[in-house]
Amino acid sequence: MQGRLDTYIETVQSANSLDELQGRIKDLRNVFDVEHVVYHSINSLGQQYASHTYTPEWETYYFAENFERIDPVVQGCLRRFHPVDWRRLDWSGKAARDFLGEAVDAGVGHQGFSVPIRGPSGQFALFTISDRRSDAVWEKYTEAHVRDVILAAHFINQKALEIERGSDEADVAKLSPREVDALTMLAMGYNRAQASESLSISEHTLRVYIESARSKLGAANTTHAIAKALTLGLVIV
Amino acid sequence: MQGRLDTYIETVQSANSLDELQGRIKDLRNVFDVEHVVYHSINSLGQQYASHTYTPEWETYYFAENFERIDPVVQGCLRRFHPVDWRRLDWSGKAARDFLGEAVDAGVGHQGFSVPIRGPSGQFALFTISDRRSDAVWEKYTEAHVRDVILAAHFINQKALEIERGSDEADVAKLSPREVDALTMLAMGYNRAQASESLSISEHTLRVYIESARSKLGAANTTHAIAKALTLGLVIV
DNA sequence: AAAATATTCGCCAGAAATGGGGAGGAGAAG
DNA sequence: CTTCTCCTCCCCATTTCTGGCGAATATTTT
Repeated sequence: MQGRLDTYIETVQSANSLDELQGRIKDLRNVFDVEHVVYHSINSLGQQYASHTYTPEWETYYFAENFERIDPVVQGCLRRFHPVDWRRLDWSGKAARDFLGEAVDAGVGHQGFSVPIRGPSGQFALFTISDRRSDAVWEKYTEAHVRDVILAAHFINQKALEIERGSDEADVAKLSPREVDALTMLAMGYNRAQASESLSISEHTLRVYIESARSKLGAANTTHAIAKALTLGLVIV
Repeated sequence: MQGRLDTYIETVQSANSLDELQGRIKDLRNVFDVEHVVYHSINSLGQQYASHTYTPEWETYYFAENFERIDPVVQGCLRRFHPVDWRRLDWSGKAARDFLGEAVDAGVGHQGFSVPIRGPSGQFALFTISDRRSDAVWEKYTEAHVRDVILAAHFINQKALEIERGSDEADVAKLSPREVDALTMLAMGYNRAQASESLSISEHTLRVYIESARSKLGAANTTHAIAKALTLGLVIV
């Protein structure tokens, strides 16, 4: 397995297009010896990318119904850091149960193991392996392969990001220190009066920073600027 | 190395306090055979945690001077997904060069390899190994150990998160679908008129959602609510 | 079946943010 | 040494947001 994964990662790194990457992702079924493999990148709602071994109908339906909003796998992984077995997710709630029914009907395996991956600029993706092994067997299997799955997820996501934007580094607008300060205060819930006091500057000066940050970020208003700065990692709150 | 790392990860997972974790992190010097090892978690500006093998004086100084804002290692990793060699970072700019000088004087190795790690709720951390090997040797060394470093970073961060908040899962407020819609529109830069039109509801109804979301999130104002929702992963823009 | 949420609608007045002007000094990069 | 970005301060008119009042139906959970 170790050797196969090493070889596999090399083939992933040699991919040059999303089509090739998609092929590599499907190859993973053999490497990991599971029924299904999924790489699902979720950025803006509605701007998702998925490469998987499910039916195309399921993908279409899933996206059309915005299932990412109720899918406990997505929702659970959004709140977690470590890979998680599907059985440990929260399947209570009508929407989740209904979704599960439809998913199983569509051929999605009842066992699954998903790893959340996060990149810069708020990027989020899921890497999943799914199968129909029994509970006991699946548990042993996943325990034995956590690290391999983590590494596969990492390198696939790296490649996806690289293909998408040409390099590892995102070239985003740069904000001056004071602009960062200003946006940070606002993101913490301060209004302009409080923020300017915290920074020991006049309220007018604060506004200049907010203004310039907004224009640098191409934001329509302050809230938009905060949202952009946060997702771009320019401001940490 | 493979075997040693496996054993090491088990010892990391058995740590029950930050002190123990700190011990495990220092042990990594032997596992990886490098001079310095650093785990640096950056959440709010000013709420950082670091566990490392540098001098306590350097840590104090670093935090006091807010060096995370100019440190090219931090800034570079904030924009990257894949581990990066320090030499490939952007050291131009007076602030960065001055910082480098002070760092080297403080005993920080001139070679370094850092991996960015991101968790839920906007959590961000860096795992770094640093040494004084020559360029050529260091390059070969890091190439050979990327995967080990990635895994070490992952499990250390997992443990740090677990110790910090008791479990892998963050238990955050849940928003209703419409509340998410409302905040999403605002985060995209729409004002209330545009947002309510997009959602085909009255402006007043929109306000109700914003209000309830704000109270659920314990936010002081709309901007604060957006910021919280974004960093908590409740809203994806 | 009862309780709790979620979704939807309206009006008004005061508070806050925005847009568009203008201007000087300090420091860094080329 | 010139150019550029950064930091700092000020006014006014208009738009937008916030807070506080109240209320009905539908869906989900307990």
